[in-house]
This record gives sequence, structure tokens and C-alpha cells, in this order.
Amino acid sequence: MRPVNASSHRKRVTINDVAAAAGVSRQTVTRAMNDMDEINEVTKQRVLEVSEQLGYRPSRQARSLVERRKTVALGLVVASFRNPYYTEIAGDFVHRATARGYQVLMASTEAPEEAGSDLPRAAGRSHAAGEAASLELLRRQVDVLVGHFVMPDAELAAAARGMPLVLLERDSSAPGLHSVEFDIEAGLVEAVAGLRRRGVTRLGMIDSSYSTRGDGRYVPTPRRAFLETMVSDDERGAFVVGEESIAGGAQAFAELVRTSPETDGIVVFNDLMAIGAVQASHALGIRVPGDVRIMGIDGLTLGEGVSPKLSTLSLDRHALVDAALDVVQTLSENDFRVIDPLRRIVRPRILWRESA
Amino acid sequence: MRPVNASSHRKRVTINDVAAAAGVSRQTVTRAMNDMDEINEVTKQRVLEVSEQLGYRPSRQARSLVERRKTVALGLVVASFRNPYYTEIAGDFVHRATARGYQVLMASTEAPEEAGSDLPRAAGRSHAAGEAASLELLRRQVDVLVGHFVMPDAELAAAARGMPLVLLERDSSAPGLHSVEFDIEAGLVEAVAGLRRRGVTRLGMIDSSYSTRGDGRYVPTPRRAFLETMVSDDERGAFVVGEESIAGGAQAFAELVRTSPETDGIVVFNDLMAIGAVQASHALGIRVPGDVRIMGIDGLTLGEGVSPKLSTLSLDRHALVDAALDVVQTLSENDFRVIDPLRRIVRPRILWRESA
DNA sequence: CTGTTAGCGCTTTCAT
DNA sequence: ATGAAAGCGCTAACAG
Repeated sequence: MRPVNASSHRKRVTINDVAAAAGVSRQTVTRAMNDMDEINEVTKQRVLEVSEQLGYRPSRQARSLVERRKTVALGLVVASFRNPYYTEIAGDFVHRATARGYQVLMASTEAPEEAGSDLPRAAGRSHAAGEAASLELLRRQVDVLVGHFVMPDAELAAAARGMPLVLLERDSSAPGLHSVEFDIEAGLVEAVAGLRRRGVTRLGMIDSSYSTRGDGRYVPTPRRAFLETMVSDDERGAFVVGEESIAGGAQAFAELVRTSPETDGIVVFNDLMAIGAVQASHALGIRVPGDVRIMGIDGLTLGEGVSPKLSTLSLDRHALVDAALDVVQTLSENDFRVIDPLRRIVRPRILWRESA
Repeated sequence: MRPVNASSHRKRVTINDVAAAAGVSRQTVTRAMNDMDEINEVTKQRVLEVSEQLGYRPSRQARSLVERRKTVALGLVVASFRNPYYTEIAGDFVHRATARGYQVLMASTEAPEEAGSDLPRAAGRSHAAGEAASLELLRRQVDVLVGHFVMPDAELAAAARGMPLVLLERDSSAPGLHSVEFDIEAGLVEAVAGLRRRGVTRLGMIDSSYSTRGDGRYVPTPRRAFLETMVSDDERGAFVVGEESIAGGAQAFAELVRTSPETDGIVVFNDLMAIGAVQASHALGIRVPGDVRIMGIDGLTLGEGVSPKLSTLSLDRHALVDAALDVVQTLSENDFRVIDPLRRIVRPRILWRESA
């Protein structure tokens, strides 16, 4: 079992070495290694033995270069491994892409410095830097890149250098940038209608403080901006802002009920923050959904783990991922050449669990 | 900007096509594409233009076949994208492997059926099936596989067919199976000592119900088995069992305090369950750490999001990942031939936050 | 069942 | 500054 030359850094063992050592042709080695039919069982065993003796490992590159069915490699750029929203998407993506026969390479735009913090979904400058790095890194390894990006279209297109990009949850304009989005506005309309039907008369919101125009100053997110247009002055509850984390949601909730106790319905920027709000309600002695209805956005599995279970505007990952892979497939059929931007819209749906 | 033949499924555009169209040799195209020196700026621009016109994308495989610096590809097998413990490891792994210049391919052993459930870290038969599939899938794509596996050594070694495996948090024995483990026992010793020092007189545990011997019947996990040896009869609190999820931890906690209210210290199988326990304490009117001290295992960032913040036996991901990558590097230096099993042990450490 | 021939698409020599 | 030749390591196709 002890390998030959295990410690030396000799040239790579190739199919030729095995063929020579076993006294057969390269083709026979190929047949043995790949469980092919047209080979004598005895020969096969001998070849396999020799190959193991020599420590032969077929070259992936050579193999894939010559194989008929070209493997297409997808790069998935994950914004954060700390927010379950992203990791669940990543998980689905890996599954479904794999099922469709794609290879999936991953990169993260998260700065290592953030490693210890609970700061998911932050759209900061560190992410832009990470994106540039990911693009540069994966550019030569994959056929197309999919992910959540924050860099401006123009920069993104430039950095991609001809490689097609599929932007998740964001619209595109530049050529080579395709997109898959949720129609969050439609979902918000449905959510608000449902909330009203359940008796909500004062609607508030906890928004994310991470929305900035680059200068670090808070700017209402599109979610908030749209929600504002939906509520009239006398239906309007408090709109507050918090950090994008469980703790941030809890804190914002406390502030909201303190400043505006009459608010009886709250839409929260995302589930993580909404979970914080639900948790905080226990400590503050506020009943959910009795005193106030809380509605998250994302549809995280984690939301089922809190009590009461979190109601949420579910951004269906499966649908998002499938739509993205459909785009990839179209791109693939065009050999990943630059074509007119492709766009897919996915309808979210409400998960009425318990908190609203 | 409109591409030539964007809709046709023609043969791939190769370097030869570009060379011919631009009226230069293939080498000149290579030089232009790769920003090399010995080329006239004008020629370069012309080539680049033609290449874009044709929608030329250099072949990854041909390139890597011939390139000096061989790229090594790592396969990361993720047990679950739903348990933050695994995704945080995956995140770190991607970061650090990337930083070391490795390519990272991912696969998941999670059955798609589980997609909606909050059942992380389950060691069921579906995982074994997923593992076999992942191995089969990645075997030809990568040089080495790293991940959490549940299949028996022998099967694993057989399925790997000569490809080296680095087992995370599990020991190995078969040749070709290397391992990186935490010394959880040492951590448990330290945790128990600290708990006693803080006044705990009755020590209990919430164990995972997913530990089975294949027939579906519960078997104490190694964590529990070791803990049992550490507590004397008159120091022993209740030992209960629950599902590996937030909800499962909450439920088990309720059962524990009901059956054994005198238990004043609890070690929980993992952080997710411990978070459930902490949450449940609010509903039950039990003070943590006043009435009972709760100690998780894992060191999840998420544990900082609950109140009180979860104390935990931190299994340092960075250290684990680094150790795994060290093993990979050694393997790489031996051209991934079969060598004697490599083993690394990582010491965990206690994070005394608030709950204990 | 086994061997021979012919590339896959690209980057390296090395000439020119 | 450019081109010609020579493979990288493997498998598909066709012989025998």
C-alpha cells in the first residue's frame, strides 16, 4: 500500500507512464480507469493495480478538454455566508445547478474582517472591493457569474471584461448584464392588503440603516419608499431604522413601540430583523400578533423557529434560482457571447404563519 | 455591439477563428488576450476588437491544460446550507482556500426534499445517499474533497476511488482518508470546570436525537457519552434529547425543567438547540443564567443575537479550515497520491458570554 | 478485446 | 514584434 516515491516532487504521473508500466496502450488505461466496457476484466485489474502503485491521477484539464460534452462552470458570488437568506440561496443554487449538470465555483465578496460580526447584507465599500476581486479571480475559471452585486452597472460591466453576469435581485442595463428580480412591490401590495384585512389601522416599518448613497448617510430603501406611498397620513404608524441583524431588529422594535405605541402593524426590512423584533416583544411584554402584527421579508426557514412563527413576504429562492439558471441556459446556448440583456421577474408570495 | 451569429448554435469560436479573422497568428491573439508585452499596441487593439466581434471566449480547459502553474481544485461538500454552523465553515473555507489560490467547487449532500425543513445536521440515510452522489459527481472535477461525511470509512474510501478525502470533525482510518478534528473532550472538561466554578451543582444535558446506529434508534452522541463520565451521581441533572433545531432545543428545555427543576447547568448539543433553550426560558419564566446556566456548542455568531447572549464551547472554524487546508497542501505536494493518513487536532475554547 | 491515429484549444519554446 | 513548431494529457473513432 505504500506508494512509490510518495515524498518526491517528480513530474506528474501520466497515462503514458501507466500504459508503459502495465504494458498496454493508453487507450486500455483509459478504459480501465473509466469503467468502460470493451476491456478484459483481468487486464483491467492489472492496469488499476499499476495505476494505484504509481499514484496515477488522471488530469481533469486534459480530460475535459477532449470530452464531447463540454462542462460549463458557473461562478456563484455570495454576498454573505452569515445571513441565512444568502446561504439558503447558495444551497439551492448548488443543488439545482448541479442537477442541471453545471459545475459551481464559489467566491465570497465578504471581507474577512467582517468574519466575526453579525452584519449581513451590508452594502458597503468593502463589498465593492470584494466584488472586484471575485470577478478578477473567477473571470478565467468560469463561463458566467451569478450573484448579488452592489457595484454600479458600468463598473461591473468593465470588470467582467466580456464575461456575462446574472444579477440577482437587481435590474441591469449594460449589455452583458442580465437580471432576475423579485416583484417586491406587488408583494408589498398584497401584504398590506392582508394586514388591513386582519385589522391593522396603523402601519409602521423597520427599515435597514445600511441603505446609503455612498457617503454613509441613510437613504430610505426602495422597500420603504414604496411602502410610504401606500399608507395615507392617518393610517401611518412609525417608521424607524435599525441595523441589519437580529439585535438591530430588536432594538429598532423597542424604539418603535416606545415612540409610537399605537402602531399595530409593522413591516420589517428582512426576516433577521423581524426575528429580533419578535424576540424583543417578549421582553417588552407586547403580544404578537395580539397587540402588533409583525411581517418580515425574505421567507427564511429560520422564521419558523421563533415563537410566534414569523409571517413573511416570501422571496421564493427556488423560483429565483430557477429563473437564474434559465438565463444561464439561454446564455449557454449562445456560447456565452454578448447578447441583449435578459430579464426575469419572480412574484413573491405571503407566508401567513403566526406573527401577522 | 450586436454580435455576429448570436442566435446560431455553431461550433465554438476558437483562437484560430480570431487569428484568421484578424489576419495574425494564434500567438498574437494569445498575447493580446493576456495582456502580454511583446505586441504592438495597434495590433493588440485590432485583435481585441475582432475577438469581441466574434464573441470569442478562451477555453478554460485548454488553457489550464497547458499552463505552467497547475490550478488545484478543491471540492467542498456541505452537509447543510440550513445550519449556520456549516455555512459559516463554508464561507471561511471559500475565503481561505481562495486566498491560497485554490479553486473551490461545492456540492451539497442535503436532499432537496429537506429544503423547507429546519432539520440541520441530521445524520440520516438521505445524507449517505447525497454523499455518494456528491462523490460521484465531483470525483472527476477536483483533486481532493473536503467535508462532513456520515458514511462509514470503508464505503467512503470505496466511493472515493482513489481521490483523497479530508474528513471534517471525524476521525479516519482507511488509507486516503485524512482528518481534522476538534478535541471536544478537552473543551468539555474546561466547560464543566468553569460551570462548577460559577456555582453549578446539578449538571444536565440536551443531546441530539439524530445520533442513531442506522436503525433509527437513538444512541447517545459521543458528546453525551463523555459528559456522563464527568459527572458523579449526586451532581447529575437531567439528560434529555431533542431535535437538532431551534424548536427542538426549546422543546427539550421545557421537558428538562419540568422533569428536573433542580438542574442548574445545561450543556446543549449545539448552538441552534441552545438558542431554542434560551428562547424557551423567557416563555417559562426561568432566568438565565440566574436559575440555570446554559452552554451551547459551536460558537455561532447567531448566539450573540439572543438575550442573554449564548455562552458556548466555540469550535473555531478558522482553525478548523486552516488545518484542513494545511492537509490539502501536504496532499498537493504529494500530487494527491495515496499517502498515510494525515490527522490534525484543533483545540476548542470557551466563549463566556452571558448565558453561563 | 486491444491498439493506432487524430485531434481538443491553448501556451510555450524557438526562430525570424 | 510576429510566426512556426511542439506539445500539455487525455479520449473518440476507427482499425485490427
